[in-house]
Amino acid sequence: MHGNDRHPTAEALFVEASAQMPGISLRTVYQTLNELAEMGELQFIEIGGGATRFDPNLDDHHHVVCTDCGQIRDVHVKGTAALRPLDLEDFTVSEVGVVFQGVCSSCEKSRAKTGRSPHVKSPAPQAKVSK
Amino acid sequence: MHGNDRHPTAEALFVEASAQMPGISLRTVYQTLNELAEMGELQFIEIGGGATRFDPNLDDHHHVVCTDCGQIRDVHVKGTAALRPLDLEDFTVSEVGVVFQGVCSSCEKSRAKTGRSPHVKSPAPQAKVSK
DNA sequence: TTTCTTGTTAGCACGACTTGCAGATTGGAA
DNA sequence: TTCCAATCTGCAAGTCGTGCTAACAAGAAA
Repeated sequence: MHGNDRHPTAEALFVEASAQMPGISLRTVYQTLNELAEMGELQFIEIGGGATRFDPNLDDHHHVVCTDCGQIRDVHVKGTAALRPLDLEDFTVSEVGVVFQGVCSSCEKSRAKTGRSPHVKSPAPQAKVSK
Repeated sequence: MHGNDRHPTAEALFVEASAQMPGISLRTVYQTLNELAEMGELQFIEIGGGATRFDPNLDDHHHVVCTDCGQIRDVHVKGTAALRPLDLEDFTVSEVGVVFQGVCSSCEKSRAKTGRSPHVKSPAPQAKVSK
């Protein structure tokens, strides 16, 4: 269930779990995910788009988001140690998260075809699938 | 209405707006915010915690989140240009967002008093105010 | 002045996501 | 077999945000 790196939503995991354990409820999926997160076996990631996503990768890594299709990918980043917050005295920083926004190659290609502007501000996370 | 740097939620802005324009509806606040964002007058920021927050600061800046109280603060960061995503060929990065997680001075103080662990994983964004 | 048009606002309802709760089920211990 | 605790399920409800439409206001045209 947690061998994937696609940052699934609870809904997606529910579908996957249902395939393996027919009859499992969405409630149980949420509960299990919360427990795993509490145990430190996975992380929540919230990068817009409504649904919380889950990340079983506990490395020191960051994320890349395609603003077109909403795909999230893990990425290791060089240079985070050199990040210096200015004018920030009364704050103890414990973690740094870096999110790169951009366009993945496949969206880039379809953009080239349709000739769309490459500077749309995060439309994908807003896009909701209506029944 | 938009002279503040506290990254208010729509709800908070609604309260503020209501004080100045009694009878205004939450619907109108959302609509206005969306229009302003479309016009590029403000940004949405989504750093967990459910509600989308709004940021009238359009500078090249980043955010600091207190994992205790959920407070979000603007911060200018030195060194973002040096950030290098590794193993990321087929992706065109257009923006980099940095989020520092930590504890603000006032939460630090109350932690010292209550003797709580300083390594709670983002409890605040999950905390919801129930009526 | 009245009518029409256009844009804005309000209110309701709804959808998506998530969680609380209470009852049902299951598995192990006594 | 009975009891108990843990887990699961289904439903209801809460939060956040949006779609739709009627009401309203302001300005233009008749």
